[in-house]
Amino acid sequence: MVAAARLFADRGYHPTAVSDIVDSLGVGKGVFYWYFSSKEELLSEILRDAHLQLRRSQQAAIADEPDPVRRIELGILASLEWFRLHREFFSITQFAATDETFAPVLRRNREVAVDDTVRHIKEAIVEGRIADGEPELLAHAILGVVDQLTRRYLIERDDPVEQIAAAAIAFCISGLTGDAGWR
Amino acid sequence: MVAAARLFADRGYHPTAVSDIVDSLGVGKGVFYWYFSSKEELLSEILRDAHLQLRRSQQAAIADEPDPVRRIELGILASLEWFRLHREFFSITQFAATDETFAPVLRRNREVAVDDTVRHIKEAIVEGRIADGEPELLAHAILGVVDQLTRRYLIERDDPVEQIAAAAIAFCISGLTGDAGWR
DNA sequence: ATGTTCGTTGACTGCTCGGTCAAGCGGCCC
DNA sequence: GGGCCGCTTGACCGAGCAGTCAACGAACAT
Repeated sequence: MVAAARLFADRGYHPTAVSDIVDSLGVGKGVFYWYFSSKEELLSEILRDAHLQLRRSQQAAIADEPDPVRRIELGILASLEWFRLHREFFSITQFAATDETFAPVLRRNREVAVDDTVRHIKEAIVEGRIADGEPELLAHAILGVVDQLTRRYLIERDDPVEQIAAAAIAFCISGLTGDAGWR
Repeated sequence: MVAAARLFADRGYHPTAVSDIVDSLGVGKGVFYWYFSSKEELLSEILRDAHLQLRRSQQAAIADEPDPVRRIELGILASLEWFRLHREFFSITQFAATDETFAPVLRRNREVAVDDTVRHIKEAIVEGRIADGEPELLAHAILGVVDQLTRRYLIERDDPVEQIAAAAIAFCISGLTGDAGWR
């Protein structure tokens, strides 16, 4: 799965042949079909796994931080750090979102990420820490900022995570604090 | 190009055969290669064209609005409206960004979009309308919000543009007004 | 030594697809 | 009418790919 993820990220899913994957590992093709029933299943597995890893990182970073706003900040930081360490998953995920075969898995993954964030946002609104707004929409906005800054500054370039994280957090928290969201 | 864009959006670039495109138009395959030298060139052409159209919409919306902050708001609104009318380009663009063959074109397109936004941001900073920050990073953050909200609320669902635009604008302007960006 | 099982191999198959090209066709000029 | 030319056709080719399978072998039990 690690080798396949690297190849998918470099050359794309369709252009990467199963024989490329097994050749890069020096094994025969049969061993691939011993463990996976198809190339599609492999990618689904990679996507599921990546999502689990990212979520685990986020939850570990948040731990039992009581402040919901701080949890959002820590979640953003953890996401950026994880993507930095696992660049390959970024373009794989982006491709998968465009393929109807994988889009459902991706949508579910993103829904989970949104739900996690929504929980913090709702709590922060109740506590009066941020302006009242549509939590789901705000969560999507945050994901959008994180995605875009990851692509530009952590993947295409290689800027220090801390700086990007600080900027992303400042932008998002200001966006939340202001009068964002509709009702 | 219109027919191809629709097919690429529905089934993806690689799974769509040139014969699918010509069949859907009821013409022979040769006519395709009379106008395009390859399938790759077709997609590049579609991407270039989409980018030009979007940019034209944005500039028409902005016209000669003197207030830079208002220009940003109008740009966001115009982008959302354009994507709503041309959903198919959204997933095509997203796919193209993952393929090294097309990524350079996409990166240039995005660079242009960022530059446009950066100009307004710089002006707004000079006028003291928004907080001092790294303009390029802020522009990327705005693009990220627009992209994500487009995907979720205009493409997957079909919510009214005005509401989404209002929320996107509120989030982004608050993000800019706050102390976002690093130096 | 023989048999059995788990894991592995890689040539092979059937199919799809991008791209080619010889042939056809209709309009237009001489 | 005859010849030319811009445009079109779709059968065809070669390449590449996902997935199969008969054969192999190493470890282990008997």
